[in-house]
Amino acid sequence: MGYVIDEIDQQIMRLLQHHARMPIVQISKEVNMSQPSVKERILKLEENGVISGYSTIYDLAKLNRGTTTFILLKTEHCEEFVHFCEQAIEVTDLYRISGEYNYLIKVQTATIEELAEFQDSLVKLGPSKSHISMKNIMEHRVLL
Amino acid sequence: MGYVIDEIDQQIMRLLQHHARMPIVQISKEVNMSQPSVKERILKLEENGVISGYSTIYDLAKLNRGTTTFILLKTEHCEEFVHFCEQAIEVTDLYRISGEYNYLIKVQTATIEELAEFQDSLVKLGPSKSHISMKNIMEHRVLL
DNA sequence: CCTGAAAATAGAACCGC
DNA sequence: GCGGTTCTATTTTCAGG
Repeated sequence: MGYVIDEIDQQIMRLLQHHARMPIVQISKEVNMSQPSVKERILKLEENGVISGYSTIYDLAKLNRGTTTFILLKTEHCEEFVHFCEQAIEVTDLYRISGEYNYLIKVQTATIEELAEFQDSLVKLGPSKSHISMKNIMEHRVLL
Repeated sequence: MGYVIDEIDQQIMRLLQHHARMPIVQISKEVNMSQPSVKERILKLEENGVISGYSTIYDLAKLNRGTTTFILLKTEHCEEFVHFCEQAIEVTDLYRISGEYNYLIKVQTATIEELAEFQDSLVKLGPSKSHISMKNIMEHRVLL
């Protein structure tokens, strides 16, 4: 194996983490290195799969999806459930988990009423347990 | 309120969602619109806070953080717990939730052994319940 | 890993609907 | 208000060392 991420790579990665559209010139200034060198480092991080993509973060409240809920669900119809989640716009995250429940999903709805409707569509698939987020304190942090 | 996101904005947002570094020229070709117009639309989405940022996605396995676990925790020392999470590199997400438990955190560790160590550092803060992710089927999806 | 050129992209000013 | 065209500045890419 062995892709070595050195201190400069980490600096670059910390900058890119929350500023994915930052121009390479600016990154190169911050890490005191020439543009082509920084570009090559980023390219290698991409090629090695350390960087797996660049995403845009949307304010879900502005998209009428401001209510975050985590739902644990136990089902015997796994394929059906996964397929259901893939075409349900409310579901943003889906994990196969260990323990009493099969799956954990993260759901974004406009309101609690809409959440209730979503839960209704879930009951036929199996028992579930919901935890509404009252505050999203931290999200998507990888590096300090 | 009232920021109207039309069909073209949505097209742009769908493109940017998973390709945040895509050049504006390329976006403008895909949506059949001039470069400055696309740029202005993106600027407005940023100004209105619909776009709240651009982030880089890292392969956590490549960073020796490939084990994903969700931990529900009940504590009476909220401030202390939040502060603990903020300085704990393992914690990537932190939510204040309703229900039997106070908080839900997402934790990324190298191995299950490391997870156990992390859990040890948590016991003094209150009772908790862990769900290890055996498969991350979907993450961070907002738009279809 | 750096420098220096050419090429591509982004940004600004202005025009028309 | 919205989008298009042109021109300029910046950034990226590609030589070569």
